Amino acid sequence: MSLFEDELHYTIATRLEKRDALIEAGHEPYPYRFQRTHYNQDLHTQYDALESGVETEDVVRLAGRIMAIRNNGMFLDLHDTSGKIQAFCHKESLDEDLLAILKLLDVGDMVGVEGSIRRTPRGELSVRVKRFEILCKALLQLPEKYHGLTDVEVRYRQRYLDLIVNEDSRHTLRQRSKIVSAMRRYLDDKGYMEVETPMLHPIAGGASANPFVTHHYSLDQEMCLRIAPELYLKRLIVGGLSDKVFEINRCFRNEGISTRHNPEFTSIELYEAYSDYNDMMSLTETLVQVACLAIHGDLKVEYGDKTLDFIGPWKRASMVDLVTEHSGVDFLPLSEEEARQKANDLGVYVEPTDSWGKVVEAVFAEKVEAHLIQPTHVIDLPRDISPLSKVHRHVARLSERFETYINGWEIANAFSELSDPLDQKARFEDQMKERASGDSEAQPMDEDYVNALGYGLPPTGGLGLGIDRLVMLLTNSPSIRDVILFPTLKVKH
RNA sequence: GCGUCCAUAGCUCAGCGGUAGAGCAGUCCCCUUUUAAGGGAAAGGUCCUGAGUUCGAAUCUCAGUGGACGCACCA
Repeated sequence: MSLFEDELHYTIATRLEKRDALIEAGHEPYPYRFQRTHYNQDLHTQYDALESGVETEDVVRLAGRIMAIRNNGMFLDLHDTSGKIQAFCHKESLDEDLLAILKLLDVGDMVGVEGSIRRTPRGELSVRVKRFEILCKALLQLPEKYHGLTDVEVRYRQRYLDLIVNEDSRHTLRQRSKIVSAMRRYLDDKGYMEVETPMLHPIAGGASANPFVTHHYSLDQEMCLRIAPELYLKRLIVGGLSDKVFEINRCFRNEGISTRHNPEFTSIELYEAYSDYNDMMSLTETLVQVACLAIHGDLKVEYGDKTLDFIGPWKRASMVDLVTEHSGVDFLPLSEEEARQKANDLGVYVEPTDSWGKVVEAVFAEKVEAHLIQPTHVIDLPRDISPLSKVHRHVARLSERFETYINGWEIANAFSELSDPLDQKARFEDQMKERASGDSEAQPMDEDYVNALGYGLPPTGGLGLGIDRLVMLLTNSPSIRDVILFPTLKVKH
């Protein structure tokens, strides 16, 4: 239903008539404020012991949305953000003029009520309404109360409607907020400094992904929406703004949409000087645990038909060992050419130009990922697919990088940050070669970043953690769109 | 980008070649201790859009639009 039709729906026309009738009777349908004394949930807590059939003299003022009307207006279900309470509008408790206005109320309207607390003989805590005022006349009809709104397209396009009607959606999205706030509070308490780095980047660096490209008119310059804040955050470590910085915000990647991908998604990225990737592993566990405890009070959660156990320490295994375990092939000693051949033998498609690391990654994705249900740190990723991380301190082919997997999904990615400016320059140059040979996601050279390293980045551990996926896992949500307030959708014509 | 499925009243759904149905919501009437309140009456539709097949299309075919899921890409 829409207010932008040539001919308004008959239910809208009816409500417009009621709106006019309210004005006629001297009731402003869109007033400015209402002083309330309680949230509904406060009353349920406060009057928990009140016995059925008991009337009190305690006067309260409540405000909320009418979600149901029964018995010709005698009973209203009044919902506020905390919960529901029944408003009891007995004709003997209301003046004539208010009784007349009662007929002009609809499900969906916002009202403020004043009255005394009572519990009905059937046990429903209620407010016996002595006075009420309309706080907002709703013109559009809400979806049916019993089945609610199930059309996922409408739920995503008109999230406000979904939130009004579906308790589950409200719950999940509120839990998201609690999760983010708990992690932020933890980092704050531990002395990490929250910062905001640019969202508009001249060069989209810090990850391998396709950016959204836009244009700044007065600078007459191409800009990208950031794909990761990484390179700016490490510049702050170089500058010594703080030895511990973090940013919780959006990244944008111009790639496919799925139940686990939204073009804009939220990550927490943090960098800590004088630390390495081992420290980041512990921190990853702690952050996920903090998030989990914030909404569950427990470290085991149900996701679909699985139980995820976040109690630490989590399993740690190197990527090549996991590949060996699940494919029977040890790629570590193989040449690039042998690796490609073995991948093909395993039925894993690889490009003839793929590097050793890309081959290992491809086999890992195909053979291992789906098995990593319980939290697992996959450590020591190939060096050639990790252009921003330090070379492994013992194995030259590997890097000090790990990805954390839960339920088969990558949740976190972290490294001992590469601090050697000459090595970094060489890595970017390798990436540029891959870019030239057709890999649009290879990372572009960022000369200023290399120069920043030239002034000195201390040993630093860095971590990126995908908030949306974590929230999915912790709230048992099957789609990333369920945990994003306004997921990206195609415009409907 | 590819494949499969979905789109009918405000909402939730049935109907699947023979002129459009239910429940809930809305309207009117009855009912002032109900809570998916109840009883009665009337109303409400470009069956997503366009083309085709057919005597006849919500129904079959093709194309388009939007969505869901899977694959690819990726986090």
